[in-house]
Amino acid sequence: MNFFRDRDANSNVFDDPKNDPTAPSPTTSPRKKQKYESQPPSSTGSADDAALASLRKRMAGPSSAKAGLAKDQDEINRIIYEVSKGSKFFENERKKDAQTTERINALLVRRDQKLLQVPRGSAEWLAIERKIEDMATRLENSRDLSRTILHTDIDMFYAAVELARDPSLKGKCFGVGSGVLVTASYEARRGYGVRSGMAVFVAKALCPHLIVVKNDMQSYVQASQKVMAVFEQYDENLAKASLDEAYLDITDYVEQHGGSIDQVVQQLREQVRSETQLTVSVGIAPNTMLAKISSDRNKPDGQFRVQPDRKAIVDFMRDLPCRKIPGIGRVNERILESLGVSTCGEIWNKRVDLWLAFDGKIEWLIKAHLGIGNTIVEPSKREERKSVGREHTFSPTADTQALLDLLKESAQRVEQDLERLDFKGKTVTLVAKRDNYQRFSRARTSTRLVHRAEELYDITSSLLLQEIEREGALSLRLIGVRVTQLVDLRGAAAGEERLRKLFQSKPVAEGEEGATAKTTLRRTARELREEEERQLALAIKQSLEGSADPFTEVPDLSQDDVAVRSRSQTPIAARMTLQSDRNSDMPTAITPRQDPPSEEEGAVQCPVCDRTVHGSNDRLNAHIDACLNQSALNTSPSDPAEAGPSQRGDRPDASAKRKRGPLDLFVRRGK
DNA sequence: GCGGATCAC
DNA sequence: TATGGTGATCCGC
Repeated sequence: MNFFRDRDANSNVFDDPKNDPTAPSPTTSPRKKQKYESQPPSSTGSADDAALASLRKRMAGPSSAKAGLAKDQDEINRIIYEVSKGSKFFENERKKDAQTTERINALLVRRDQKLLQVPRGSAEWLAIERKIEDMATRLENSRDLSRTILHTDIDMFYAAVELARDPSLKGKCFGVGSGVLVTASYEARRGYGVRSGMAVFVAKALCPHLIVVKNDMQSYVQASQKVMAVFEQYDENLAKASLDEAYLDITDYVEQHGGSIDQVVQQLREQVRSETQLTVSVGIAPNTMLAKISSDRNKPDGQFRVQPDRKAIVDFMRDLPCRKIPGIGRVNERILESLGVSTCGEIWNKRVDLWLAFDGKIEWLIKAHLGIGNTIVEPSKREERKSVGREHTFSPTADTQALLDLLKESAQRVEQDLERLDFKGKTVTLVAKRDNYQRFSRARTSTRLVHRAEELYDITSSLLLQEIEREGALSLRLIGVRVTQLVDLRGAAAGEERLRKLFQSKPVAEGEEGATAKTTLRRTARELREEEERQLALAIKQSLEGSADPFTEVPDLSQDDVAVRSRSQTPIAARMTLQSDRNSDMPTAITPRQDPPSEEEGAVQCPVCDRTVHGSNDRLNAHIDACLNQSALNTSPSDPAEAGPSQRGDRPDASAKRKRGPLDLFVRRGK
């Protein structure tokens, strides 16, 4: 587990006591002398005791402050500390934490310096206050309370699924995961302090009879699919945040079906329960941020609503710890704390201090204070992807050849992913982690579009060798490859262009105008979607099959048992189970994409314009680049395709972000 | 454009 | 004995 990922702990052994928000704030900053390196805990006296206690508390993890957990938290913390101390992982966490302390010190120095120039109550001070007022007014004017948005969160997702698979686990202490626990049963949590994110060996130290169940992605995917199918009845345009979390906009549903909002949500939860045996916790609010926070409020198996009323929202925010705001993690929590801000309400009191410390960039904080958030729910779009990468952890090695081999495996994985997703990229990054857990990356941007494993390996291996040359042997525990500056071979630019050419090559039947054209297009679109489905299914299948090799798909871990996101942003998981449910012989049901002609053959078909291109690899690449640039230039923004039944498009900000499919261009023409 | 850091899940 | 993987974003340079 990560000892420092503690949502609730608010102190740390390496904190400078002077950072205590309750302590009087000095106007000068002697803190620099207090850095960890100059004051290791072991060299101090009573401060050491306090430090130890504080560290143990911190290590307690995210759930330590929650009700109903282990009674003897101190003892649990002591055990965790005993089995963890001295490890490289732990030392690295300690180092990072000391670094955060340094950063905070620097921030406070800056604030104090500015405070000398801008004394409290001075004209400048008042001017800053005025600017913040204006900012708040502007934000307030943009507040939209008209939508009813849900954040749904399946309770104890992994554990619940495992329990359904193996009822004999009921009432026992068990955890799910391998190496690191994804989740733990209530019994293990409550009785022994076992938590998600905890290393298995630590969990076993706490609970020797803990049953550890290996995670089974396919079950979670199937379970998720069933739950999401229910959600889709309430909002077909829902945004799946992970296998067990989703955002829904039920404004239209409630309008069309009647009933109170709370009743509708009750009904939704009941439907999930009866159809899947799983329970969900739901947050109801006028924006996604408030909904997300709310879903945590009556967990498990509950719902909580923030009324769409300004005062109700501000009241809700006032005592809310900043850490609850999505985007404020443990570092930002500490930073805010050092400035005397622990709750969202305090943001306003300290607004000028925050302005000075953050150089005026505090709009996100003011929004948090006001409870203003995103009011648009829409599925994430494939073509908005920014990077594709693979990385893998292994037992540390400094053997260059071994590292290169591992790198090659990552490169091959990335090639597969790029192929499947129809992307190429310009920037290739080597990512690595030293055996002391320190991460680093080295990148190179190519003038060409790269996607093949060989190219990826060539670039990253040269970066690695360069690094080894520079600083001698590198003992690594993780290595990987990431590609950015992606170019979509299927999406808006290439896809539309491709379709347009296809369409033009099959002229509309005489006299029939749009009708034939549209049906042709619709069919083409459907075929494309089906092809996409097959690709996605294939992807899932591959990821599920690979449990024997070292690159086995590993589910996400997180604070709670959540974090079970399918690797792709697209909801591939659900679709896959659909396929596998219908066809027991999956391999034949899922048709792999035809391999494009090899680029080595000297004559290949350009994936963009479909013309055959002869020549060297470089020349082919150049052609494809040119083609893509061309189609990108030709692509113009267009209106939403078919106006759906939903009226959300009538909202100004919604229409701006309205989903636009690759066919928009043509549909508009057909009108 | 690059590298580190932070965050979510 | 032993602490993950994928992707996004921001900042400073």
